[in-house]
Amino acid sequence: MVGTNLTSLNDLLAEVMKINGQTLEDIDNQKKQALSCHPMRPALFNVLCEVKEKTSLSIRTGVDETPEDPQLMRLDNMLVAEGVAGPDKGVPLAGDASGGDQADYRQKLLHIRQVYNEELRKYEDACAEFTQHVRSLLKDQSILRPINHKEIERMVCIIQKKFSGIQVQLKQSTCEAVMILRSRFLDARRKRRNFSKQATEVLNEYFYSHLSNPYPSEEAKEELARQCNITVSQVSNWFGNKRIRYKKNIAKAQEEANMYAAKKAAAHGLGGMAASYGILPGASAGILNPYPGMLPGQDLSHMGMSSAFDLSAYNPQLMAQYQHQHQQQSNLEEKP
DNA sequence: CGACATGATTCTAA
DNA sequence: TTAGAATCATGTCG
Repeated sequence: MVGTNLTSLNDLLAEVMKINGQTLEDIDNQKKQALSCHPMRPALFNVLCEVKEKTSLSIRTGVDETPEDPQLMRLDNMLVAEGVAGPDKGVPLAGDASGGDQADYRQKLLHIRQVYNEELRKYEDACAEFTQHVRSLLKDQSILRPINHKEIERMVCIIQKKFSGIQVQLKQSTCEAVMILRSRFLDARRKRRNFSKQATEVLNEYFYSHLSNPYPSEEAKEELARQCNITVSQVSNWFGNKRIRYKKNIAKAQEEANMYAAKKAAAHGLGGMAASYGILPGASAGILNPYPGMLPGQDLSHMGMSSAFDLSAYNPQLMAQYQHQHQQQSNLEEKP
């Protein structure tokens, strides 16, 4: 077992090593042909079979299936939720309070989406391509050494794991980008701008002339939104805030109520309105109002049982407490 | 700068 | 889903 046999075996091994080193390179059919016809091929094959058996490399197959990486799932869910992955939905954020920067946000999100999808596709392509190469490589090698189907699959599995690792990185950094964008947008959204004086005026007028039932219908909200040049949700927010704060601070609100009632009365001529409200313009209503627990409003008749705006929370002590606390309250009134 | 006003958000309960 | 309540965060005024 010396001499030419040895040299030809060396030749063969050299060829095999060349293949291993070439990984992604295509192998000439010529070379393949040469290898498979090589006189020493069957012998080498058998030796490798033996080695394989001894080292029992083949036992380990398909034991460790990917257990649905929770981290990857989390990332995926988040990306879908943020509108980066999945269908291109509209702006996924709750509320429509801010107007102008919506488009900005959308545009930036879209950009992230594009980059993300591009990269993802790149990785997928590369992965598929690489997998294909390895497959054919292993298949080619299988004529020289024992490789069964399962082992090829296992190798493919390993490759895909590696690539999915890269994908996780991509997804992670995309998530990060979205979070940064989102938080910035959220901050911007939270950046409150006070409504214009007129808008507040309109809203207050509505509120105090529907005091017994300050729940504008959807249509009313739309109308108010239009008048105030704000969104419907802003109107809803405003009324939500107004109701709760009104109840919390009856005394103060009462002055305000009187103010708006008076304004309205003035606008319609002093005659009927002011009289029917039981108040007088310019007067300190808290004092003049003969019904301390009662509030001025257009629909006083509803204030009993049928009023949805239950003022049972009213507390006379609170009133006293707030009366001196907010004395400068209604000094923002008439500025003719 | 501190206190209060105010629009927006979040959480809970019905 | 919605109202209410609590809370957040900024705007505003002295």
